[in-house]
Order: sequence, then structure tokens, then C-alpha cells
Amino acid sequence: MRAMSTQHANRAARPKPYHHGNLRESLLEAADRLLLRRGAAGMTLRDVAKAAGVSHAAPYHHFATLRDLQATVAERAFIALAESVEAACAASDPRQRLVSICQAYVAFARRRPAHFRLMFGPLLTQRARYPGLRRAGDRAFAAVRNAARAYDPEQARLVAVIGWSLSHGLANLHIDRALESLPGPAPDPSRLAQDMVHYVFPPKRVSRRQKARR
Amino acid sequence: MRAMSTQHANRAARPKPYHHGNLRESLLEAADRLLLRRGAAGMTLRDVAKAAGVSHAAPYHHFATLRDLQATVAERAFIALAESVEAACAASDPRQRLVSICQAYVAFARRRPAHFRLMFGPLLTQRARYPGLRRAGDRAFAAVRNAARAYDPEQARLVAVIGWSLSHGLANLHIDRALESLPGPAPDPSRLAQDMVHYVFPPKRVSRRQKARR
DNA sequence: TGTACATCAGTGAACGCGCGTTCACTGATGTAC
DNA sequence: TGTACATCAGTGAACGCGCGTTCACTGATGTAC
Repeated sequence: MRAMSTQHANRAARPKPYHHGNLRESLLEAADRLLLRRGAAGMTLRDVAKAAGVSHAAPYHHFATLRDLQATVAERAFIALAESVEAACAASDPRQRLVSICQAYVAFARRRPAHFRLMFGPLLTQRARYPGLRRAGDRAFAAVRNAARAYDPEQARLVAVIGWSLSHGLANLHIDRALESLPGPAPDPSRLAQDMVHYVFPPKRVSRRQKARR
Repeated sequence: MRAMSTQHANRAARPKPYHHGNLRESLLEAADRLLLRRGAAGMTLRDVAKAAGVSHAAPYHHFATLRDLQATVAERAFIALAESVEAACAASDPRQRLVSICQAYVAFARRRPAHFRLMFGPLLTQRARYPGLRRAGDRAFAAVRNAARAYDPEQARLVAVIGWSLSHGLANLHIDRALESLPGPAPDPSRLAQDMVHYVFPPKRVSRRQKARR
């Protein structure tokens, strides 16, 4: 109620300007909001424009097509994922870092399932058309690669793919509610991520080269 | 050319019957074909009807809505996945079985990416409405659970989730071309599946109970 | 400081399309007698 | 074996909707003089 009357007062005091000022950013934020609230299907150009409080033709001054807008949203989401994953790299123990990364990855997918689906959707196949999207995706994966290298330098590449597949698989299965096939009570995905990584990457794994040195 | 004239001759000899005879099955096969050839976006009710050689109102005598048709297609795809995975369970060595299952899972996703996306799409969230879909999905997962139990009876549940997440993650990353972020030459997914499972599930893992017995 | 003017960033109406679905219909089929 | 009739499974036209995109327009802004 208070918000409404305030809004009303504002509308009277400073009427909605003809020129928005920062519509591009507002559109991207509106798209984020729609993805959060209504899922991937809710992201039409017309809805985004409406959510940003603007006519549905206005976005064309900032994005050539809906696809371009989606690519920008996906790129920003990849950057957010990368930031979440990088923030999980604080631990010095490589094994703990892999746990935190996996948990951060799954948590991101839970927090923003529609973003997650958009990021890995058909857009990604056209990565050649959207170099920024590609770069942002690579950045998110780089953190996994670094942790993998620290954990097992000799098999870094394989460990990275394992860590990524585990995280990506669990994230997808969770947001698609496929884990409900499991018997027993529904598992907490964060706990599950930890258990999985602990099982898969045992502590104090010693590479052959290190063994040879001893 | 020959096919055309034959088709023409047939059309003259036995004109297209007003009653199709087995339209339900033909629709499902047409949907399969469209998913294979045109991807998930190509599966509209009108296209399916056209691919089955029938007017676009005809399907309504066999499926109440497009969603029901899609659910049936997804259910049959889950059964096909289950059969592929079950066929990969021949090996008696549990570890080798996990390798074969993972490879079969990834191979299925490569062979039918659009089916794979449909199976784990928004339909799955409405699993309560489609019990057959749920059952078929559970069956596909059951094979993984059995192999997990054989490999490590004490942690069967965790091992199953790991095996499934690994397979599901690798399958998704591959069909979304996300693995192209890896440096170096593009890896063969089947080989990658084997390397992953070999790394994750070392041979001759001995459970604590078995250790105690010795 | 004021003015003319090019440019920018909105609006709202409209286009054309494909979609899922409905409906009145019609030809084919099966069955009771 | 033939006939009347209910039922089934198609057809084709139409409905209504939402979508991405285009277009002529207009109000706001910035700049040269």
C-alpha cells in the first residue's frame, strides 16, 4: 500500500521520462527477474520489455534480436557462475576446494535453474556467434581446471572433466527432479556434492611421479 | 526416382485409406524421426501429423494434448535408454559394468540428443501426471543402482549417484558442446567415459566389512 | 545565452506467422438382425 | 447374404493467441554557431 502510494506520488512528481537513460541494463535485469520467477519459458522479448516498463519495440534499440539479448543474459550468468565458483576456491587443500566448487556449482543451478538451462541450451551450440558467451563459459570452467591441477597434476585434464561432469550432472539431475528416483528421503544436494567429491577424490592421493620421488 | 514412381504406382493401386489403421504408433514413430532430424524444436503437433501423412487434427483421436504425446515419446525413449544400459550390464566385473553403463548412457545421448533433452525437460517435473514416464525413468536408473551395489555394497546409494551424475554430466556437456572448452584435441566421449570411471572407481576396492573379515 | 538542427531513444499500430485446439462434417468399419 | 445403424477415425476450415519484428512517428537530447 505504502509502496503503491509512493509510486503514485512519484509518478505525479516526476512523470516517467520519455528517455529511459539506462534501458539496456534495465532490460537485462528484467530478463533476470523473469527467468527467476517464471522459468525459461517466460523469457519472451515482449515480457522483458513489459517488465522493464517499456514498449515492446524499445529493446530493438539495444539488441538486434531476442537471441542477442538471451546471449547477453547467458553470458552474464556464466560470469556469475564463474564468480561463485572462484569464491569457493579459498581453501588451500585441493580436495576441499573441489568440494566447495562442486557445492557452489550445484547451488548456482538450484538458485537460478532457468538461467542454468539457458546457459547450456541451444545458444551454446552457436558459441562461434557469441564469443563473449564462450569466454565467460571458459572462465567458469577454468576454476575447476586449476583445482584439478592442484589435486592431481599428472591427470589434471581428466580430473577436471570428472569434477565438472559430477557437478554438472548432479546440478541437472537435481533441477530436473530426477533424483527423486532415489529410494529413501530426498538427499540434500549440498551434502551429496560433498559426499560425492570425498568418495571420488580420496585424500592424500599420491601421483606416480611423487611416489617415485619417495 | 524409382521410389517416386513406385510411390505413385502404389497411390494409384491402393489409394491412401481414409482410416489409417495404426495411427497412434505412426505418430510416435514420426515424432521420433522429427526429433532425430530436426531437434527438439521441430516437434510440434502439426509437424508430427504431417510427418505421419495425416491432417493435423487427426492426432486428437489418440492423444488428448501435445503434452501427452510428448510424454509418451519421452517414456519410450526412457525405455530405450534403459534397454541400452541393461544391455551394457553383461560384464561380471562390477567396475567394467560401470564403465559400460556410462558409455551406453553417453552414447544414447549422442545418438538421440533431442530425445535426451526432452526426457529430462520440463515434462519430468510433472512426473506425477505421467506415472509411466516415472516408471521408465526409474528403470533406467535401476541398472546403475545394481552395478553400484555390486561394486561397493556399503555405499551403494552414493556410488549410484556418482555413476549417474558422471554419466549424465558428461552426456549433457557433450551434446551441448561444452567440452570444447577443454584445451587440446576434442576427446572421444566413449574413451573419456572409460577413463573417468576407471579413475573414479579404482579396481579391487575393498569395503570396510570385507576388510574386517580378512 | 539562445536558436536551429541532427541524432537518439522512445511509442503504438500493424504484419505475418505458426501454434494448439475445436468443430461440424464424412467416409469407413463393425455389428445386430 | 443383405441391410440398417451406431460408432470410429479421419478431413479441412476456422478460432484465438502470442510471438518476433518492422515501421512511421514523436518527444528528448546534444551540439554548432
